Amino acid sequence: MKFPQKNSFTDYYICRSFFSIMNLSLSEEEIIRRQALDKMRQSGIDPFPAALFPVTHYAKEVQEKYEEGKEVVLAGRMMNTRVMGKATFADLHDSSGKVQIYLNVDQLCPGEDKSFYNDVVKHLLHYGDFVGVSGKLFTTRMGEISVNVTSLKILAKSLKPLPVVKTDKEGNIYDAFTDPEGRYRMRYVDLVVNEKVKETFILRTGIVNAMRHFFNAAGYLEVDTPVLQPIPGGATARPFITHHNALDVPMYLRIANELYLKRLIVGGFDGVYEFSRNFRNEGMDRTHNPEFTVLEIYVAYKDYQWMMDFTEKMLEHVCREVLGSTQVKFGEKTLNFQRPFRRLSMTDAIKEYAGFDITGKSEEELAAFCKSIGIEVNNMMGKGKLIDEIFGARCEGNFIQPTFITDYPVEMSPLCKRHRSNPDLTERFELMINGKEVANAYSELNDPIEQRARFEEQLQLQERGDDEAMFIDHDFLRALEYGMPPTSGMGIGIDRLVMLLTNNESIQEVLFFPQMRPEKWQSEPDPKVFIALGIPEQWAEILIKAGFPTVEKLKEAKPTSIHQTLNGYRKKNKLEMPALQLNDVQQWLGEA
RNA sequence: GAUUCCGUAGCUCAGCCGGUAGAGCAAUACACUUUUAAUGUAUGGGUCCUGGGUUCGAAUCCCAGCGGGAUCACCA
Repeated sequence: MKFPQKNSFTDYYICRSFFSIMNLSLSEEEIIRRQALDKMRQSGIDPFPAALFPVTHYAKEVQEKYEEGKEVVLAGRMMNTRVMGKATFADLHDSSGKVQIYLNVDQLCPGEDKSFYNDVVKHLLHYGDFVGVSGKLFTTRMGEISVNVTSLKILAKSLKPLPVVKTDKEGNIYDAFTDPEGRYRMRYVDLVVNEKVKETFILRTGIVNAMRHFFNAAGYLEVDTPVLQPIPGGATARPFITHHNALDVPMYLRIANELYLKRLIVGGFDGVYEFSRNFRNEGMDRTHNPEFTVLEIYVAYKDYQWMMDFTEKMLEHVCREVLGSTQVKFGEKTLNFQRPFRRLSMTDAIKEYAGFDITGKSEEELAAFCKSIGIEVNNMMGKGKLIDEIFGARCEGNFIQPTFITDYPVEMSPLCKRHRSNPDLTERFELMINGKEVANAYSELNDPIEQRARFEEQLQLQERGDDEAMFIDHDFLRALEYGMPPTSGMGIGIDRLVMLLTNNESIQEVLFFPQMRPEKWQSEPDPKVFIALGIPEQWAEILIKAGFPTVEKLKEAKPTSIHQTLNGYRKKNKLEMPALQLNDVQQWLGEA
């Protein structure tokens, strides 16, 4: 098969070529690639053809199901080209992996005209260009499966050089693209050159799909609820605030979807779940991104004991499905997701790790104990908060293997049902893994009168100075008044779960585009603005190169300094043009 | 938000007791028909993050800013 290269629009682009290399902020390599682009067009090759390319195989398929002499058509980026005179080897990277291609001058150009090989392949193609190839499979003397290419078509030129990362036979990586800022800002580059990054994101989708299958198999319904909410409910956190113009009201990006899912249980669904993108206007670090994903699921006629079993089964299923094992490597540790997980009440956890029994203790006694182990205490802190502090300081970090902590104090859980056997506690569990909270679940509070009272306690906390206490959602209370069956709900932080299952210490590694401070873009320097001041064109370009990208910058500088800088540039670059006079500079600035 | 480290060629990094800016890979040119981190020879490539200050002289020392990482605080 031979692919047509010619394109009738080519002439149109050639006349534009001068402008495409005019850009003064390009590096030498970028200019060379743009020149190659123009040369391609001049020889009638369209570097960005419109037509589909009829791919028949992927690199991975070719490697795994090798058949000597099989005719294949592949497409991808050409990387690591090795020219050996009349033969060239390169690696073709597609979405599945890579395969070597062998380009031979006589096979690529069977006639008299060898220019396609000699000019295009050897000189106009660059690292990272997209090409399509067809040819027969063979194995080289070195034992490498390769495509003996009979036809090559340029599919898209790459104008910026990618970082060159090489891997040797032992798997050692050379010159890896490691700068975190560059990797996160330009994830597209990261994905191209760092193989492992792609794997993480494929696993992430696998984890979400496995969860979805598990919930669907149980007969529960995936739903969508509002991201834009009039009251940010269901959690304690600072929201992002926005404004709806037509309604002229403030709106909030959701911090949780809990209250909406419970409304759906009121409406008669037995089980609903949602992968909810939540937004919290708080700090950012290795484990926090302003937007993050939480799976929340609510199931009618169940309690938190049932939900613990369900959560365990679900996680075990996900591990087997996605990783093929319940033993998960995380750094030096191995996490065991084989159920049953350890279960421990909050009270017992504190007894075990802090040596203190919180049963029946007053706020004063708890505060005194906190002080005794070095926790700072203030009068904003109620009993619940004090207990939480003790747990956070002494217990949390100890639970490396998946562990359910149950029965939290009532003050910490305003949406959770009171414990059936102890009114100071709630029917709640959190799943701790690697010393961090991963999931949180309740027997949901469905008594509307008690729910109203709990919201009012939150208001009192606000008055004590807690700026994150919950708002009262009157519509949610009205829904409960119509009656909600006993229900258990569970939320699990997807990003953090993915971190654990993909052995990543940073949330930025499991989000394609982690939040970053916006990049600053300098506007492209334009010599025309200087020419407009009466500055000769040749000096206008030198001005930009010598560090005066804008008229403002030029006017900030002293004429003598400009004069010296420009003549210095002329001398350094041995430009054949007359030296500049101070008088000229003064004229440019209108000071003559 | 606090502390701390970092910012030099397309990539990875050296240079930092102040004195003309360096290496490897990549690029460009030539040689080479089974290479594979290809090789050999030659060549080009820099606003040393930005702005001030000290100095005869600053990538280097000082101050401020910008961007990022790590730790802590808050949180999931």
